[in-house]
Amino acid sequence: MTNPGCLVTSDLSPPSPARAVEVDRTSPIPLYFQVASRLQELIEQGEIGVGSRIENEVDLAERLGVSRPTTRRAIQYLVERGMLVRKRGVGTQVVHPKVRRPVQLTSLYDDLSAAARYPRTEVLDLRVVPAPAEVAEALQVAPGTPVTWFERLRYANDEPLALMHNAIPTGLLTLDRTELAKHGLYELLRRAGIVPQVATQTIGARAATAAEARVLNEKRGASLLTMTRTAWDATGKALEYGSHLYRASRYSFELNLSAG
Amino acid sequence: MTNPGCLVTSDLSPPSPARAVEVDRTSPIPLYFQVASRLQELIEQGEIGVGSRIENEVDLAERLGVSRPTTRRAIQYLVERGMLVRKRGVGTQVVHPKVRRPVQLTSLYDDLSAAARYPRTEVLDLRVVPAPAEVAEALQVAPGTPVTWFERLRYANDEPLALMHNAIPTGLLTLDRTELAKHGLYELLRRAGIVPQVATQTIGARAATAAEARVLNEKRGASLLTMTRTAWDATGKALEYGSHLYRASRYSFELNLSAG
DNA sequence: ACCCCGGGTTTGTCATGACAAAGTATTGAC
DNA sequence: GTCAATACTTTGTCATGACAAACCCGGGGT
Repeated sequence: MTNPGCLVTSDLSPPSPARAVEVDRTSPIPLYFQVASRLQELIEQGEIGVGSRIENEVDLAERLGVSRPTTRRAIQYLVERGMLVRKRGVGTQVVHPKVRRPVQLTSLYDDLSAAARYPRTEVLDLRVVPAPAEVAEALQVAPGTPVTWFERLRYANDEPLALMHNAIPTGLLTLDRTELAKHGLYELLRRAGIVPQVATQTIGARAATAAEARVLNEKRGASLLTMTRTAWDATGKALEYGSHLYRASRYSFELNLSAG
Repeated sequence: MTNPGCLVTSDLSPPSPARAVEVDRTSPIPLYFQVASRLQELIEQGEIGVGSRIENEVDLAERLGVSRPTTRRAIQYLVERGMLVRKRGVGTQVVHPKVRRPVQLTSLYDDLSAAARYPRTEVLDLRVVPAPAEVAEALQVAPGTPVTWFERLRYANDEPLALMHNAIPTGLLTLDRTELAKHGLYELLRRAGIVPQVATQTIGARAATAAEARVLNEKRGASLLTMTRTAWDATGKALEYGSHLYRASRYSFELNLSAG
């Protein structure tokens, strides 16, 4: 049943070339990660066809010259990322590419800049104010504590798209208008070594007020998407509160959910 | 440094009672899961204070009478769920409760029943039709393939809340109106052993048409939240396509995102 | 023809032992 | 007193070995 030099035991895909599949024990990169990367590469390049079965753990481990736990961990890593599915007594299969688990916090960072929609940001306001009740609760500080508050208008393709209000704790990061106009907030945070780990968002909708409609170039009463978000780092420290308005005619949220 | 009978080595929280912390080796429940559940319980009950450090792996393993890999796996399980944070050379800490990774793939009905909002469902339509282009693409079948199509109106507290259109592949499950009126779609799927694993959703907003407004008891032009979703099982088979309308005045989406 | 049972395959769980790497605290020299 | 080197603690990685549980398939009995 073993098939030396070939990672797959499939009768669907043609036999893979007998490439060298080996690990580098002098590398500081963990063995399990080397194995996982190699497998992922093969899958993404389509060398292991969708639906075909991977070689079983024991044989794979022996052939690569690593222990079974290491192999297991590599496979587990890809299972958690949604690339593989395992069934006891059956084997490990490559799942359909549609079912890949996505990164979830990155999808909503600066979705525009990634989509080549020529984003532009106008900073309408930027100052330090005492936190209003809602902001204070979200950021877990006492009401009235100074926070950095700013308001931005984001364009895409030279059309207004979103009106964004944000608050961050003072001391976390000092922002200036030109930086804020040139980069997304999350990019600036990351650059300062601040890594948002978890966020809760609430997405709703309502009609635009006259003032909002004017700024966003919509008619009064037009549908707007509302989004409020609070982000925390790994230790639970609140990093950011945001209350945003999007033109429903030009924007929608796309989410990828996964169970488990 | 060890503190027998007490899971925490914290100088912040009062010493926990010396409760029996043991595992049941006769149980079919895996040991690592027993340990993880026990830890989770202690954390959720606040017996292990936020920010305090857990006893280290080696000692904990010895005291529970299990091996270190088993203990590690239990802790890892909670780390992946966002309850614990580990740092090499430091230890394992309990993170702020706000930073908990939630279950993400739930249905509206589940949400409502959990919130005790007295959900009720009216089945407006249920039949097998040839798949229109949009549905066919989402479910990955040829256009015109028969699919089960149904339309439901969901109430909460005796008020209309959402108008839901769904399509599922025929052969997956035979639905009947009374079952569909009594239970959520996802509950029926689960009961048939069908487990949605991944889903993509698009959330937007638009104004209600006259017909939609009438059904949902809104004024014409009122803001509605739109949500379209496709769900797949672990092997990448499409399970469900849904196109839903929610009254923005009564409903919003709450999401929990996490990086990693 | 159908059903049950057993053997083979494959993943799931667990123990033991060992060393490496990172972070913290202590100690020593200047 | 301050700074750097060292020791210690704690998690990270990896190997080996063993048994259990679930699944698939084919053979034999009814």
